[in-house]
Amino acid sequence: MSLRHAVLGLLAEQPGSGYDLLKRFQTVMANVWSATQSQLYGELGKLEKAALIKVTEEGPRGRKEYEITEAGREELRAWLLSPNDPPPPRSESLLRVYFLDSVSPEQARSYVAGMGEIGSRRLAHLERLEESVDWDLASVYDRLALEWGKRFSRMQAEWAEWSVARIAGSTETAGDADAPGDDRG
Amino acid sequence: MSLRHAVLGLLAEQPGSGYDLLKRFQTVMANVWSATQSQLYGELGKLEKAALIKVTEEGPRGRKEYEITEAGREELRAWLLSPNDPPPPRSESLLRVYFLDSVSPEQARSYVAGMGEIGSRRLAHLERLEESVDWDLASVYDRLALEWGKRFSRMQAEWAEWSVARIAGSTETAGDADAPGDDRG
DNA sequence: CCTGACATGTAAAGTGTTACATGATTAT
DNA sequence: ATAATCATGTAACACTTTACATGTCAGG
Repeated sequence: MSLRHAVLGLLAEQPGSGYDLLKRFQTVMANVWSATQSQLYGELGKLEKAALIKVTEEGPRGRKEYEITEAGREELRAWLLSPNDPPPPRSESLLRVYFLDSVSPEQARSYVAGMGEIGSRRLAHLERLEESVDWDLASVYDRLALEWGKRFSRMQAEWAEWSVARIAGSTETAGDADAPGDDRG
Repeated sequence: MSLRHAVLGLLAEQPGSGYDLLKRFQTVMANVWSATQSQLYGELGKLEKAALIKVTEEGPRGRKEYEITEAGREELRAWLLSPNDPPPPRSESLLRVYFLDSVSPEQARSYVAGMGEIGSRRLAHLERLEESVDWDLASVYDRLALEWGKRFSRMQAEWAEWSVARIAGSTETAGDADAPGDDRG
């Protein structure tokens, strides 16, 4: 039930409407957790019924401004400190890597290289983001999360480079795809 | 629809029953994709109806041995080469990091350190696994996937170490939780 | 005989995505 | 006027988890 806590966390920082929250999910939270509009309004309804948040004012166009309640803050803290085990990993990209045997080495290399490019682009994007943020105003934790993203992206780019070199059927020196006796690094 | 392709991929390597596949999901695939027994049998039924796999023999206890069909192999190859964009990231761990403001620095540090430990343990586990595998028999791609896991785990451990040092409220020199003027590194 | 591993299946509840549906307000 | 943005909500479908339900076979 993480969506619930993502919403509580955002409202703990500052009150806002569903529409406001949606924008935050699409920007700041995009690298960490995502939610669709559908999901969000549904969850806000449930949270209000559970008295973890409440409507503080109704504006134009039916706008409802939500605020976290004390019960909501407690729920958030409890969740933050509950050491529940990480969910089973599920990476479609890596799943593909596992089965790359079914296509040609050229196609495999191309796929892995694509993963690397995604990583590089993501890294570049985060670096731009990093420069544009005023870190004196942000919380330390925002910075830590950003750093995680940067390291993750860099890791993927480097892994891809390392991997491409290990896939037989060389592209650089066409024709001499040799079979090295030593596969272990 | 990745479960479908995970099953096809496994059956492309070798035929087997639902029970056999389940064990493979719980071991080799555990770091990449997971599936429950329920899901698996349901998917096998759908795949058979779609003629992407077929039953080759029925053994004792109602055992059905499945084999991938040519249509199944084509489906698998098509999926491997389709460059669909990565799904929105969703990390409960990182989500917590984002909201760590709501708890004390000590608790925050402890949480981040816990993430680091998970990474370290995971890395150690994969290194043990790496030694136990006969890489001459495995495909290159198994090796690449393992390497990804190792790099990911290492990254998380290193990130946690870096992060713990950045969270105010030092534990080493008890009592002097000062406010340094420079938060940027 | 009885336990453990083998073996398959269904049902219910929770979570997420896509599409549909509606309407108000602001700026050009 | 009219387009863009603001603003909320529902419905249908897909995927995952947990729990229930059943039965066979091999070994001690």
